[in-house]
Amino acid sequence: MKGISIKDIAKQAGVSPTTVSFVLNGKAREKRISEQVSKKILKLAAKLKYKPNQLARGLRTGKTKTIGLIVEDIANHFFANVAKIVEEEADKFGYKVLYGSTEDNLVKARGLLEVLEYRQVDGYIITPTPNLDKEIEILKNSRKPMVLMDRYLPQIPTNYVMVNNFQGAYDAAEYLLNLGYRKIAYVTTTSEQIQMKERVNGFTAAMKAHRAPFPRKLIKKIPFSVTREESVEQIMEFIKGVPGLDAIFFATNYLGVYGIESIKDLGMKIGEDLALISFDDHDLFRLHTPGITCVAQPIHDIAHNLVQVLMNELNQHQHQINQVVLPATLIKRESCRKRSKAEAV
Amino acid sequence: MKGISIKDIAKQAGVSPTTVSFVLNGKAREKRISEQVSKKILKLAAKLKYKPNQLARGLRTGKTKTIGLIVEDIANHFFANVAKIVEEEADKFGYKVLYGSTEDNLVKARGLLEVLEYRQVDGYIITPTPNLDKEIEILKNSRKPMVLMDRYLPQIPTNYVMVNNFQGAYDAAEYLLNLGYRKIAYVTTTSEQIQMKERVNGFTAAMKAHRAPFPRKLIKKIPFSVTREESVEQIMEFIKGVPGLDAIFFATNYLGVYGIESIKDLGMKIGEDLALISFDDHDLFRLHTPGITCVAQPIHDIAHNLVQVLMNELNQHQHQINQVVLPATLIKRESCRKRSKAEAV
DNA sequence: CGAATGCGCTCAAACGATTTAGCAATGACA
DNA sequence: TGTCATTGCTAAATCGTTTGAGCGCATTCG
Repeated sequence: MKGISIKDIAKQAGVSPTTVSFVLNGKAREKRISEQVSKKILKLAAKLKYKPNQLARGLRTGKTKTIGLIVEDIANHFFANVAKIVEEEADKFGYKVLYGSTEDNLVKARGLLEVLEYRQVDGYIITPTPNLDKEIEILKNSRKPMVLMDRYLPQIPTNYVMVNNFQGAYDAAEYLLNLGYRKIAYVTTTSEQIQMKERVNGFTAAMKAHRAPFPRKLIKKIPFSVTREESVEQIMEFIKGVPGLDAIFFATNYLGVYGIESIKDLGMKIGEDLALISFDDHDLFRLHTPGITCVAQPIHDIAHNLVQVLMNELNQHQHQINQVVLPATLIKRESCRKRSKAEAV
Repeated sequence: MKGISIKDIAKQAGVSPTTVSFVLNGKAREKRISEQVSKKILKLAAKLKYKPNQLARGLRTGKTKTIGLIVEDIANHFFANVAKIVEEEADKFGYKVLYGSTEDNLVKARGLLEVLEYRQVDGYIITPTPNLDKEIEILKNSRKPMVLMDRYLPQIPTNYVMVNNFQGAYDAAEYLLNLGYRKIAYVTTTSEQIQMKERVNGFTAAMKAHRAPFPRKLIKKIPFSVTREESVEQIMEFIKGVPGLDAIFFATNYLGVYGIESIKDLGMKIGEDLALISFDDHDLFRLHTPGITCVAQPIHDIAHNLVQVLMNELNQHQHQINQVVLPATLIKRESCRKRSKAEAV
């Protein structure tokens, strides 16, 4: 079942393949092909349902009109939604998306980059794993169009699109403090990646600005690789170990989900016994009873900017670096309430 | 920044490109290339980090080692998880995945199929939209490896992998009946697609088998295109309009989510005032208070089988049709409870 | 009248791999 | 000595497209 090629059209139209190519690429004017011939070719192409072979075209032009999208986990609410919009936006420019999940694993990320290179993608949108610096540097030096998402590598100046992690966490902490909460815990991953650092920094800064104590022991770190069950267990232990805990902040959406589970398992009531805020929004947070207050990322904007920045590089070969930082939004729900003077110790 | 080609290796090794190709494709033995030359070429390839250009290879061989995955919505929990595992499984066979979301829209689906054809994908995994019959038929007739998911087209015999919708819905209904619920409503989409029909059929069959009345007015249909807000509104009206309603079944995960919202907005208590079961599992269902009983699809199995079936077609050109139906699992949580004799009217 | 220009199109190379057919050298055998 | 098979490799075609160079003809200009 072979497809129709440019040669078939040329034969039927009684012209050369070159002419067909010119017409079909909209260069009829430029290449001075007569109206007559042009029309005949266009009609034939439509009639035969000609579909240019992208492999041949790519081989010749060096462009595949494909971008590679490397996310942490396509099953994660945040990444799945970004992926969906990236696909839609890329489509507007005639680009298709090849994607892959790293699970935050260096080896997987390397594998994905290699495959994408094999496939000759024109550009990359990458959620870097820890220690991916060397590979990113190579990509950068070979002048491949590329933009990082969700985090960046401080040692390597590159394009990136991110949420303002510092501000998001700052706002969350400030909000809790203004409601009257004082003893606030912070649960995060062990990751040393920049987005996590900035969240802690923002949070810490707000606490400092409000002269609230924020000792080390109020921070709990859980490795990404720990299972759900074990994470829930660890969070429960942690909560039990902090007497008089007011409120708790989770630095990622999946930790927030674990957190809800932990608090439930402890028999405590969210919003009453313990206030809760999580980074990232989620259906679960919206519909939970009580609703979970969260720091939402502007998913649509992030995806839109990712594609925009990549397209700029792709089309204009501009080599000015684009670093986009978008504001986070605090969505207030019932998991945090104004504390009465009596409650506040 | 051009890559290393087979010619570069040939030149450096002092042999012809043909020889290099033979060696690199593991045909050294078969083509009687000497150990000496073989080793030299392999070493050089490794040293130069040779990466075969998949475009050129694809152009020549007609195989791109790429499969197209068409889902309803990559941001939906079910499809995102299937997509993730499809990607992992395909990778084991050296295949990459190009994906796209249809939003259950015929025009979008057609567009995706066209793009995938342009891109010369070797095979397709398709979640068909309504009225996609013609396109599927064409694909089938052109003997493209293909497997449908989540639903199939009854008029066209093709490969497919699905959950047992009839049994899943049957089990749910039977479970509710055994708990003592009698007046059970059913909320579904207006879609006439087979998976939806089978769910209604399974549900109806269980009601019949247990001699429970199940009049038309207990079924509420909501179009896919209706917004979340409007859907919630409609579900609320529906519930208010059925006096003495015991329990309610939602035929998809997003409807289940809307249902939770509706019942909450009505000020009713799930599990107490009204029992609830939804098709598909979801973090929200697991962590909701009370937990939501649901009919879970075996996501890992589905994805695994999808790739397996496709690979069979791809590799062996077997043209025996494969139709895989996997069991659904009823996950019991607190949204349905045993009713006391007193409660049951 | 001869050269220059414009017009409308075609030739052929190129992209980087795979693959079919075949060539030169060697050895075996009658 | 001549034939044939085997060994170890290569030449060249091919996939379908793009693209720089160029060709033959008609018209225009000095």
